[in-house]
Amino acid sequence: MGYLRFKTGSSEGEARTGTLKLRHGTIRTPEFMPVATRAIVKALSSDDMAELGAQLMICNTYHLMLKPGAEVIERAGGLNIFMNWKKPLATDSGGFQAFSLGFGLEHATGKISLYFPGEHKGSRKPQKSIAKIDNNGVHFRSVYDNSKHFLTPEGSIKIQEQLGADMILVLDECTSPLSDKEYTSKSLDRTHLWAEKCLRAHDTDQALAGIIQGGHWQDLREKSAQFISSLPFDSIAIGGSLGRSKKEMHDILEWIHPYLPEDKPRHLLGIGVVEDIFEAVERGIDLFDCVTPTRMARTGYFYVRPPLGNKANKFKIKMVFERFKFDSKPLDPECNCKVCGNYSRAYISHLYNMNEIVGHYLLSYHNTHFFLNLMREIREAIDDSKFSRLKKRWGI
RNA sequence: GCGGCAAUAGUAUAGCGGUAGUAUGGGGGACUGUGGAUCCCCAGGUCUGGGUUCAACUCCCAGUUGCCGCC
Repeated sequence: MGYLRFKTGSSEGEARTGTLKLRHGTIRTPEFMPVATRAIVKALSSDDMAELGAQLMICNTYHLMLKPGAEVIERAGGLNIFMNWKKPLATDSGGFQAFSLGFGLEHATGKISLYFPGEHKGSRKPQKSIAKIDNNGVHFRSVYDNSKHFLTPEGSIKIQEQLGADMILVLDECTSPLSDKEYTSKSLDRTHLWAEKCLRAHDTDQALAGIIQGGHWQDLREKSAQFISSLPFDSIAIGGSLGRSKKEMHDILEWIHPYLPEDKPRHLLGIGVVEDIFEAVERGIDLFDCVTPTRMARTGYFYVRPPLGNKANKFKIKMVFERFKFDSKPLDPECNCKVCGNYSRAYISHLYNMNEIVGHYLLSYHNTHFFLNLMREIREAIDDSKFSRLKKRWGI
C-alpha cells in the first residue's frame, strides 16, 4: 500500500476537511491541484507555485512518457527533483487522453461536451481518432511525432512509478455521454478489470487511486462506486462523463456517496469551475484538479471574487485592452495576490494585447492564486461551520 | 522632369458595368484528468474631383499619393 494517511477533520453536512499525508508532506483538504501536464503548470515555475502556497500538483503520464520520456525523469531522480518541487505530486494515468485523443477528436467534442453535452455543441472539427482501446490497453499515436504507442494498465503503473509522484492513478477508460448504456457498461467492466490489474502491478509506496466510472447511469455508477471502494486503494477518484447537466453531476456525486469510504480522499477528476467546486465540496469531495486557471489566463480571462465576480459571469472577466487601457486598478480590488498588489489592469491588458510572455505569466499567477485562495477559504469555513454561509456569500 | 504600374476594411490581398469577397487584426461568446489551440457571432472598405451609362469599385479624363524605370 501507498504511503498515504487520510484523516478527516471538521465537517458540515457532507463537506469535510482532512489531512492527507503523502511522501513529500502533509496537505490539507479540500484542495485544488493545479495541472502540470508537462511537468509545469503552464507559465508558472515551481518557485511561483511554492510562493502561491500550492500544496500539490498533478502531472500527466501520457505527455511525460512521450516527452521527455519516463526514463529521463527517472534518471533525473523523479519528478520532484526534475521539477525542483519539494511538496507532493500526483500523476494522471493517461486514461483520459485515450478519450480526448480518441472519441474527443472523432466526435468533435471538447471537454465541455463530455460533461455537459446538452448545454454545448461540439466546437471542434471532427478529426481522425488517434487512439483505439481494447481489453488489453490503449493504442495511440503521439501528438508530438505521430509515433505509435501502446499503454496497458501495468505499463501505466510502471511509468508512473518511474515518474515517481506521491499519488498515482489507475488506467481507466473515460466514456462519452454519447455512448449508450451497453457500451458504457462493457467499458466499465474493462475499467474494473484494469483497476485490479493496476493494483497487482503496483509495487511502490506511492499512493494509488482507483477511478469510478459509469457514465450517467445510476446503477452503473453505484456498481462502480461499490467495486472500487471494495478494493485496497489509497484514494478514490471519480471520472468520466459526469452527466449531461450540472444537476446530473450532482446526482452522480449523491448516488455514489453512500459507497465511499470515509477514510479515503475523494478526487473529482478534471473539475472544476467555481460553482462546481462549491457543489462538489458540499457533496463530500476532497480533491480537485483543473486546467481552468491557466487555460483561462492564456485566453485572456482573469478571475474575480464577489462582488465583481458572480454566478452569471462565472467569476471571470475578459481582458480587453480597449476596456482597460486607462484603468489603474488591480485585476481584482478584492484580491491580495502579488500581481494585484503590483500591477494595473492597463499594464496587464497592454501586455496581453501584445502577446507578451509576462502577460500570460501575470494572469496565470493571479488565476492560480484565486483558486488556491478559494480552497483556503473553503477549508476555514468548514472548520468554522460556515461553509454554507460562504457558499451563499458567493451567490451559489 | 518624363514614362510605366498601382490605389479596395486597421493591415494584407481577391473580384466584377448590376447585393464587394478572403485572410489577419478589432469587438462579443464558448472553453472543466491542458489546447499560447480551436470553434461560434458581430463590426469594419472601393483615394479625390469630374465624365460616359438606366446603373461605375469596375470604363474614360484630371488630380493626389506610392512604387519602379529613364534623363
